[in-house]
Amino acid sequence: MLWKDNPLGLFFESNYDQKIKLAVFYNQKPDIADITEEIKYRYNLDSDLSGFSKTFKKDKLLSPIIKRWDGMRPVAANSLYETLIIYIVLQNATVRRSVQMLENLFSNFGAKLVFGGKELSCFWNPNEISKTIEDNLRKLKLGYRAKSIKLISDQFADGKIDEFWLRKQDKETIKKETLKLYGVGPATVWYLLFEVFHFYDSFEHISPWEQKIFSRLLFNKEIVPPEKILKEVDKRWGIWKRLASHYLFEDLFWKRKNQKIDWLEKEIRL
DNA sequence: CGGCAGGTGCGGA
DNA sequence: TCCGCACCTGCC
Repeated sequence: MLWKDNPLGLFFESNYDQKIKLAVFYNQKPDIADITEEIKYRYNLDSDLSGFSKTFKKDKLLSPIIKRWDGMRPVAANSLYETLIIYIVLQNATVRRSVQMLENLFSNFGAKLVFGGKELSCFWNPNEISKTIEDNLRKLKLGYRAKSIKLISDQFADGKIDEFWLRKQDKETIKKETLKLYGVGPATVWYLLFEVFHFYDSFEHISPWEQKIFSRLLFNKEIVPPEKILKEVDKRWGIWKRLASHYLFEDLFWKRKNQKIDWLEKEIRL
């Protein structure tokens, strides 16, 4: 974690007694209360999901999933800027390419942190990319995304975006403000609203790969129009529709680890 | 070698 | 407001 320009190594432990133990490795000692508060927000620890669990305890699709994952919530371990970088390298690319792009960025602008027997990559300060030119980014195989990453880094470096102010705004304001960022469109905005800003009903856009999966899960068909899917999730889960979908997806990919799901395998390209 | 992938910005209707 | 298209790169 890069917190206030201070690279930190975080080590989480859970012993299932409803508590999480966090060890912080550092060169320069950070303010622990400060970090605790930030971690609480990023990992969405104070969110009360009992309403969701109770409402859908008997839901045909959700009940077994809630049983298995009760309390699961969306999390963005990274800052808004870092999350945006991740979303941008995911755009229009296979997983392998996204990983390659991010690794290239890490080795050029980030740092390797060694702590607790691990070596992990750390994000960079937006300044680092703001100082460079787009062409240098293109050399890192970012393709046309180089422009988005450069412009977004500029905006963060110039202090034009205030993540902590945004966290206190309503959905429409956040949507409006983040859409101003170059390279951020509908798909990215809806992920942000859910994962970074914790709006459990934010579900107004479906990307092609999600469309295929929802078509199977909800209609048992190969492909169903996006509008029909959006209507269906709203009808089934109302104000919890995005969270409900998250439970479905997480459970599906968890199942995939143990058993082969033929129709899904076809869709996954590494 | 053309098509396409976990989208988006842009120009024109 | 809606639609078609180009766009980096790498894999199929």
